[in-house]
Amino acid sequence: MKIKPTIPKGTRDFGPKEVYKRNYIFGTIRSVFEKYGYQPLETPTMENLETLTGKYGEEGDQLLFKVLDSGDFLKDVKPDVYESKDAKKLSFAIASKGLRYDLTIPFARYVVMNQNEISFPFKRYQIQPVWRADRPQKGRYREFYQCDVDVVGSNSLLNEAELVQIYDEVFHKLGVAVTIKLNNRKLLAGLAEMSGVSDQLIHLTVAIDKLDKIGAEGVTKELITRGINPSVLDFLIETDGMENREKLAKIKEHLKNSAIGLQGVAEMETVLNYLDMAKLYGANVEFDLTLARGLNYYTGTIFEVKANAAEMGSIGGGGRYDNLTGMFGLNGVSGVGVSFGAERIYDVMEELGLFPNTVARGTMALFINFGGEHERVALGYLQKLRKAGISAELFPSDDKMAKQMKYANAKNVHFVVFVGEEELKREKITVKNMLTGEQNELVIEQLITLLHQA
RNA sequence: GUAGUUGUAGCUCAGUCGGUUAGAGCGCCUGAUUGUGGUUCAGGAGGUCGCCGGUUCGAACCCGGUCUUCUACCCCA
Repeated sequence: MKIKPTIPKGTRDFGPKEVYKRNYIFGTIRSVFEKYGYQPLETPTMENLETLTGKYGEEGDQLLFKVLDSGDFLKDVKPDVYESKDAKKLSFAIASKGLRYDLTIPFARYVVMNQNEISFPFKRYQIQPVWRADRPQKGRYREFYQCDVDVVGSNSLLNEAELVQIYDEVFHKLGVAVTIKLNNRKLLAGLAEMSGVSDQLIHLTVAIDKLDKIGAEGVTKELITRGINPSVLDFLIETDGMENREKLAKIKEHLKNSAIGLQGVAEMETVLNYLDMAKLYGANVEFDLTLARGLNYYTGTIFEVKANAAEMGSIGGGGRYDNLTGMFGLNGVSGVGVSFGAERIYDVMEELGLFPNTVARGTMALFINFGGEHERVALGYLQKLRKAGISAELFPSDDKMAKQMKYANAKNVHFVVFVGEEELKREKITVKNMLTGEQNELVIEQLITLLHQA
């Protein structure tokens, strides 16, 4: 039976060229993480479903990929659940594992499980794929990588400043001009309090988060349908576009009767002060009161990164969560972390042509195969190159020269090496630079020197 | 979950009003060229027109379903 080869919706293959580019991004991110003292962590692809459910809101639960139990999993399903044909109920009866939805919850689970071995503050990074069962579209896939960096067990706002520095340095190294937006959930809570809608904080933040998308009118409409007085909006519009410090002064005045609001003001001020000392490479830092972010476990500073020159959703985000480990029974551990959206960074860099040519560098040297004795001699030279740390290969059969040369071309080989009749006699090799077409007869030691310089 | 969109050669895409043998460019293979690729010329291979069903004398084309692609909404990286 012949079946058409396909891959599941929202997933992708990565060919050699793509993997080179992706590794360039991952490598850059990893090196910066390590430079700031973060250590690697990896967790299983699957978590127990109870670890995952209820952490991402109702919508999030819908987007979890569940893993079917092994064996005769229908045996113990209660008849009423089975008969009800309620897919949601049934799925929890026959699946007790799920694919991870992000890296933060597994991290929290890890911290609680290993709390006796970990010395706090614990700084970890994690670069692994996550899975979400939603509809794919631009910049959204069902399988994608996240690069998370978090520190738990420290309340210091130095951590917040450090994460901004990490964002700045990574995007500086990748050549992507970005704006790092900052806000603080306590400020949003203060705004809600001043409007007398503290209990509606989530709806308020979701609505104002859309300001740049649907405009003031749209947000006003949404607030009214939620029963929230839209006058909050006036203040946001009034302060929009102000300098960070000016905006901070304004909101300090506005929230002077809100204890939690003033705390947010103080935190934001501290973070901005630290950043003044930090001397960033070039990222634009913007205090943006309309930044809200969906995940409801954030409690303090929140972050979001956007590329300045590309139409793309956020390419990174994160925030402080005061009690993430509380849901697993460990209270009083505050953490803060951010995530890099590697796939979107890839798309932005592709769009803007920011990948250096060197990321897809092919094999340095290819030996043309002339068969027989020539092949054996070439094999010896080949190993000398490899021992010298030069990537080299010998064409595996003595096919026609044109075919071998075409192979070299397609693979972006930099130098082609000939060991034929003449070379064999003189104990030399002929090397051809595939870019310039230039050709020279050398001894093997000279070739090694040449390739080391290239 | 809602709405639109896409699917034809390995790739990018044409394909008229439903008509008999489904095309192009690129790529691939062979030769011109038995030690030189990226240029040129000649020839060749390669198709269940996403899949299932319907209408019709006849379907790549019309209708229904389904899968898929991309996009917007919700939500999110």
